[in-house]
Amino acid sequence: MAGHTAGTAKATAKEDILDAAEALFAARGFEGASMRAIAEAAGVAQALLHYHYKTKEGLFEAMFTRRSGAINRIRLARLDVMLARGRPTVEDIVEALLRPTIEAGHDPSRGGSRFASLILATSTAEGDWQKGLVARSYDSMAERFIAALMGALPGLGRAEATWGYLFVVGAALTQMAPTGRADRLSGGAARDEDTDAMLSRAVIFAAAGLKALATAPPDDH
Amino acid sequence: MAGHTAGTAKATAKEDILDAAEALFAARGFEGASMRAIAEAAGVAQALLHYHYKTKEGLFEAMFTRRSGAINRIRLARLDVMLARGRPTVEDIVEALLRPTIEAGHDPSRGGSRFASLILATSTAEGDWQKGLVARSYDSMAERFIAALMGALPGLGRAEATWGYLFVVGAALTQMAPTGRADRLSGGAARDEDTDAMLSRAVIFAAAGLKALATAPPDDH
DNA sequence: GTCTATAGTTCGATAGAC
DNA sequence: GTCTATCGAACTATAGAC
Repeated sequence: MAGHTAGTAKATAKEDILDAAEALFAARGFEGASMRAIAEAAGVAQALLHYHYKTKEGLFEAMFTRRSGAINRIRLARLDVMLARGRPTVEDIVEALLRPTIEAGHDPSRGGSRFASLILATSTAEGDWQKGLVARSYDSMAERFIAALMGALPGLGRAEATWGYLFVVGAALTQMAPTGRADRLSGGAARDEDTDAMLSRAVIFAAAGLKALATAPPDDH
Repeated sequence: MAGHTAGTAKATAKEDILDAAEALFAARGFEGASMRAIAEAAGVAQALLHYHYKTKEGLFEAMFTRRSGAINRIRLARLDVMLARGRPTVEDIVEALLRPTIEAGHDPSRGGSRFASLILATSTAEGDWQKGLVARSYDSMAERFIAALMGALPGLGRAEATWGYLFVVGAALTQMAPTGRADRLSGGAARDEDTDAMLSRAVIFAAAGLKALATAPPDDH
């Protein structure tokens, strides 16, 4: 049991750096978060970041894949359990898709993770390496959920399932980062911080939207 | 008619700077786009940016409010027309909310605007001035559309209407920037660049989701 | 209104001691 | 594996000529 302890290892400097990087990249973006600031937040020298991760891009990629991998493993495990038990409902599939990201945001290792906004920023970045990172991190998981949606909704075509998947993810991800907008626009009736209330609405909204896409006419002129 | 010509004025250096700033801020983010790069893209000296807009923040704010103001004027004009004619459908309201942003993205003044991703990045930025900018730019428009949704859907409460509005905007905005994901995930059945096809699906998806929120139980434990 | 030139700061990355 | 010290480049912003 010596050496690389599996599972819940004691926090190493290497992990501390990833935690600090995630918090700062999420808050300030790739260019806005400096290696200096990350090193200071992690409590280590700046040179140590380059020793472990070589470049700033390398650090970003390591931070991104650690979290996205953890989230996707939970997603797919839940999906596999549901598929093994029978035909899951659309609501079940959407819940399995969305809740793991919220739970990752409550990660006890750091307060107030905002990984959701990091995904959005990385998806729309101009750099090819960032789009490639998103593709490598999420595409295979996304394909399995799109297939599951088509299985749960006869009549849902490939294009509609893809758009539906992207709508669902976009609707929820944009609400996971606390922007304070829900509180303000609702006059206090909705609260940004109440991610459970948000998620229960998102599941209702998304499931109904997906069902409508399954029955809508193929249209296009 | 001399002096400040209203309407479609000939492109001035001041406007050229805003065009270049919008393209670069959208592509690289606030920190990632440098004043040097913006000046070069606009074909003017860097000092001219500071002469017209004082600071980088000032330039960003001028760029942001120009586009958001133009979009919101169209949105509210369409909403007013619909309300004057009678009780608009949910589909009509969603269409009036979403289409102006897509049309702004096709702005002939520049190729391939990606203002949608700029809104997302600005909404989730950590800086208070950016969140404040989003609030000043969008809150009053959003309140009017939320009220219109509640008018079109009896049974839709304030909290549900607010979450629903935010879901609709989040679902559509995340698909307006061409990420290439729809093409890849659908095997070519859906195409990122076909924003009209995306929007027609978004309207179906969003209207059904909003209707479901209007009839769902109040839940919360 | 637009330019050149530059001051002063911060950045990513590396060298080299321990 | 972790540190201090530093290099060279890029950054925002300003001064001052035209």
